Amino acid sequence: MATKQQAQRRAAGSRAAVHRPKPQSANGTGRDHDAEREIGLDALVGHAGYAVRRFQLWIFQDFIKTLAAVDIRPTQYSVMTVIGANPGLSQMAVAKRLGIERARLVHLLDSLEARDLVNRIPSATDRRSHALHLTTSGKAALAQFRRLAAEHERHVAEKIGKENRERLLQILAAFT
Amino acid sequence: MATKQQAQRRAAGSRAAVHRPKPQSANGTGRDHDAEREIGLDALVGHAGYAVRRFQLWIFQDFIKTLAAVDIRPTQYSVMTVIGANPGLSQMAVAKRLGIERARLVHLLDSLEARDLVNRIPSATDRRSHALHLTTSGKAALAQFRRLAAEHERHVAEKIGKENRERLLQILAAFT
DNA sequence: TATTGTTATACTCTATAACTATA
DNA sequence: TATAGTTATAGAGTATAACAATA
Repeated sequence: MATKQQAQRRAAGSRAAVHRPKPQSANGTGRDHDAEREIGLDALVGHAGYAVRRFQLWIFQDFIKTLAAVDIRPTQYSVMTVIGANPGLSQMAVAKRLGIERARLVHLLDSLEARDLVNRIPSATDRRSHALHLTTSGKAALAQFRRLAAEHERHVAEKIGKENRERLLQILAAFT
Repeated sequence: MATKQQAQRRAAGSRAAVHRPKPQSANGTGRDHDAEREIGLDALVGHAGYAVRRFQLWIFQDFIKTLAAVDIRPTQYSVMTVIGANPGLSQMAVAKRLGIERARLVHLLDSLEARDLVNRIPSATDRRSHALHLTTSGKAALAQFRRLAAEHERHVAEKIGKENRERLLQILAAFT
C-alpha cells in the first residue's frame, strides 16, 4: 500500500517537475515560503479551535514539565483532585464528571492505586461499584501536587497576562 | 500483571468494607455524591488548563460533526489551509508552522493525496523535498470546507457569545 | 555532517464493543 | 434488562529513533 502510494507520488512528480514562480501567500505578505518565516495561516487565524489547540498544547506541556519531578500528568491530577474533594465517589461518577471514558479511568486508577495514592473500596450499598478514596499518602502527595500546579498556573499568568487568564477562566467557566 | 492488581484490589476491599458516613465535599455544597450531580471540582476550578481542555473537546467535536459530511478533521483542515495560502511549501515547513511532527504529516498527506486534494511535487531546487500544492479539486473542496468551518465557528459564537469569542481570539493570538 | 522525507515503535487518548457480576 | 467495572481492540495523536537520498 505504502509502496503503491510512493510509486504514484514519484510518477506524479516526474511529469510535474516544472519550476514555477512561487505564488504569493494569501495573507498578502508575499514573502518566500521555505525561508522558515512569514508563513500565512489564512482562515486559520479566525478559528477559535486552532488557537485553543495551540494554547492547550503549551499549557499541558508546561504542566507536565512543572510536575515532572512528581510524575503526575494533568488527567491524573484532575482525578485525584475530584476524589479528594468528593471521597466515596464511584468510578462512573468520576468518569462522567471529568468527561473521561470509564474504560480509561480503569487504567488511570490502576496506576494511581499501584503508587498507593488512591484506594478502591467496595461499596457497601452496591457490590458492583467501588468507592474511591485518597490514601493517607495520597492526601499528602496531592497537597504537594497542588503547590506545583499553582506554580504552573503562575506560568500561565506570566504567559498570557494575569487579567487575560482570569477573563479566560470566566469565559470558559461553562465548560467545567 | 492485571491479575495481580485485581487480586490486591479484592484483598484490600475485603478488609475495608466498612460503611462510613459520606464526607462533605470540599467545595462546601455538602450534597450526596453518587446522586449524579453537585460533584465539586475543588482546585480544578482555578486551573486554566482544565477549562481549556474541556473547551477544546467541545470545539473539536463540533468541528468534526459539522464537517462530517465532507470527512475532514481539524488537523486536515489546518494542513490544507496552510498549503492553500502558501503553495509550494515543503513538508518540513508545514510541520513546523502547525506544530505537527513531520513523521505524522507524512500520513496526513498520504490520505489527502489519496483523496486527490493535495499534490506532492518534487522541489526543483532541493531534490530531498516536496513542494506541496492543492489540486484543482482540492481548491474547490477547500472552499466548501471553509463554508462549513465558518458554520462551526458560528456554533462557537453561539456557545460562548460573540464578544467572548473575539476576546478569546485576542488573548490567544500569541499562540497561533 | 546535516536535513528531508519516510518507516517503525511506543505510549497516550478516544471510541467502541463485549464480558462478569451484580442490581 | 440494565448498570459498574473490566478487558480488548482500533484509530488518532504525540514522541522518538533510525534509515536512504540528498545537501
